[in-house]
Amino acid sequence: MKIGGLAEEAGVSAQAIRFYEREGLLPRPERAANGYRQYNPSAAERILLIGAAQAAGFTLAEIRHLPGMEDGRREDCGEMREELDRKIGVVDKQIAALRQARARLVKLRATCDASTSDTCQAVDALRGRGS
Amino acid sequence: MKIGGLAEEAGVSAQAIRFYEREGLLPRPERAANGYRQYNPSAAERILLIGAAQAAGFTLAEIRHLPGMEDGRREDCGEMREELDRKIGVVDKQIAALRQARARLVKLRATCDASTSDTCQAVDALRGRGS
DNA sequence: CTACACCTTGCAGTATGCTACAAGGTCAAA
DNA sequence: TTTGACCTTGTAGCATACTGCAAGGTGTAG
Repeated sequence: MKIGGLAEEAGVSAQAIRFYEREGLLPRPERAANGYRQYNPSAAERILLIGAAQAAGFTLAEIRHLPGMEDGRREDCGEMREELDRKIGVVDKQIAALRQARARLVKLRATCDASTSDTCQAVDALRGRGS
Repeated sequence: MKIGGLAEEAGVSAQAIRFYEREGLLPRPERAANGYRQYNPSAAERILLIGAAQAAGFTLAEIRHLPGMEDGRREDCGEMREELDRKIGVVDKQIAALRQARARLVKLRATCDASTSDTCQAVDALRGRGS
């Protein structure tokens, strides 16, 4: 199977596959006599795995070093657990930051709604001069 | 006041101030005879405003076009309200995405904890083959 | 006079996850 | 034979919010 077929099967672009290969997320495939990459059917699974890990919030750099991505070291759940705990902590922080930002926005909106004067005071509130 | 003094007062770098100016977030200041930028004391407020808007989740591009940033059109709270509503919606979507990612991670962790075999099955779960 | 801190400009680099393009080789069908 | 679809490589670009550097001018203190 050539790169285009794999791309279609995995739902990504051929360039993305080459990019993953360059970045060490995919093993280098065999080459046909003409230099074309030759993939076996299981290659698509690996790409789908990358997508799933991304959807779970891992960056490509993290995925590359995810225990279990490299064949041959699937023992050691502890390492995986640590990685997951760390990542959950990061995601929690991101959520907290976004919530804080949201609270600020809602407060600004309230200032906006409460504006009785002709001029909008939301920007002043942003500045810290407002309520 | 020169750029270094303003930078210190506003708590940003001089390069950041030049960057804001280039990007249209700050008005071009007067220049002294030697070419140095000359700021009046109120300039720091404007920079602090940028920081506050960033903290509220606005990007620099959005801040640049935020009603109220340009002097002279502070009426029209409606426009500001629209912008805030739009931004709140965006932040909500980001929070939802992160929550979904977190749920995936927690599920993976559970798979990890439940692994009775020697090999860690979390990666398989990521793949979709697991529980 | 010299050292040193500050200012000017412009350009390059950072991280992320790709996409797009150029310039060329390969292969099957019409 | 020529067209067209596919493959190869390398390089550049996107958006974001800056930082850092080079090469030079300016201003003040000793």
